[in-house]
Amino acid sequence: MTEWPATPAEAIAVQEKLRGLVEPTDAGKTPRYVAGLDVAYDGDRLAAAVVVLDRETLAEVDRAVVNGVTTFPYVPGLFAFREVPALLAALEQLTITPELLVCDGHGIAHPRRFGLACHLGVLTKLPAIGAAKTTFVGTHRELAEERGAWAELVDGGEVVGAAVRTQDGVKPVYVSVGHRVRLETAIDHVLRLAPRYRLPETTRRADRACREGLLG
DNA sequence: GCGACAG
DNA sequence: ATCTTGTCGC
Repeated sequence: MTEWPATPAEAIAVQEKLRGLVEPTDAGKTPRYVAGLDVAYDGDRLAAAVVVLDRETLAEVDRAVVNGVTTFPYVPGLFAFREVPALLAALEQLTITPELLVCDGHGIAHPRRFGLACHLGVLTKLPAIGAAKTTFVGTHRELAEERGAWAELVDGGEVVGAAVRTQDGVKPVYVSVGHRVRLETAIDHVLRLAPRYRLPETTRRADRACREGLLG
């Protein structure tokens, strides 16, 4: 990796330099191969997993899990610097190149509009979206209880993402643009990837894969 | 100045 | 992220 900071100040400078490269519009056709990415920790050790699913059937078509050690502390706003190196290593191990990255965290719904999903998208040039369990920045109106309901996530006067109800009566999932996908398309992907549970199937399977990778 | 703060 | 039992509901 060419661009890698050692301090929070340097990391922020990297984000400000790369943020202009984010493309918040749809590129390419509807993806067939969609990937879920996640990292699990045990002290200094970590395991990063990428699981590739067929968007239509949700069947797994490829996966890669890599073990490593933490190289950056968890700092709110700089989360990507902790996970990106291991996730890129896992992506390189894949046989099938995914056409969409579904990240466990935010895209532009970030203080500097450059969260994990933007970072991975820009570095790989692949379409990417963020699907997070909680908000980081922004507020939204209350949304209807039914699956499919959603509301804009607004921060500093701008729409940075959406709160999306993926199942009746569950807490919303926070979706945001990462790279090369517009918000409405990202919402559509998340709803299709979460036919039964609150979180997208991509996220659920990547979560299980990295936890297993931490053991064996 | 004091909290809050993706995972 | 991770530490952690039982419990309510389909």
